[in-house]
Amino acid sequence: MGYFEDILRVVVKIPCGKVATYGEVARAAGHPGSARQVAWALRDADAKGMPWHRVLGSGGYILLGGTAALRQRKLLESEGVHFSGGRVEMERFKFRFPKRRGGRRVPFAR
DNA sequence: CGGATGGCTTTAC
DNA sequence: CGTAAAGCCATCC
Repeated sequence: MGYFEDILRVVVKIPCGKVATYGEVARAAGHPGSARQVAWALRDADAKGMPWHRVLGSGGYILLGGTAALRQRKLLESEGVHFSGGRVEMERFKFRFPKRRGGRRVPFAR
């Protein structure tokens, strides 16, 4: 236990009708840069019945493939998240974690 | 301990 | 807007 818990804890904190990206979740969980590992934990979440579907890729795109993507989309739509052409309107549904202030965001390095 | 993997992210062309 | 390359990082073997 440890890593998954951190990630999942953040994921379950996302309110209904809201979504977040792997990177955001990773950062909120206290593991910036480990967006990939978030996905990994998400896999576990799927088995635990956790709201993994509230996590999307950057830009609001579903990175999943096959039926998983469809499943996620359906779940999100059920929560009120609107999709436009395979993409979520992040600007409207993206969840701001309480930790961040004033929309501070620094992409990578520069 | 080292190498490979992965439901990512971002910059660059 | 699509593809390519590099970077990050925890787990698996």
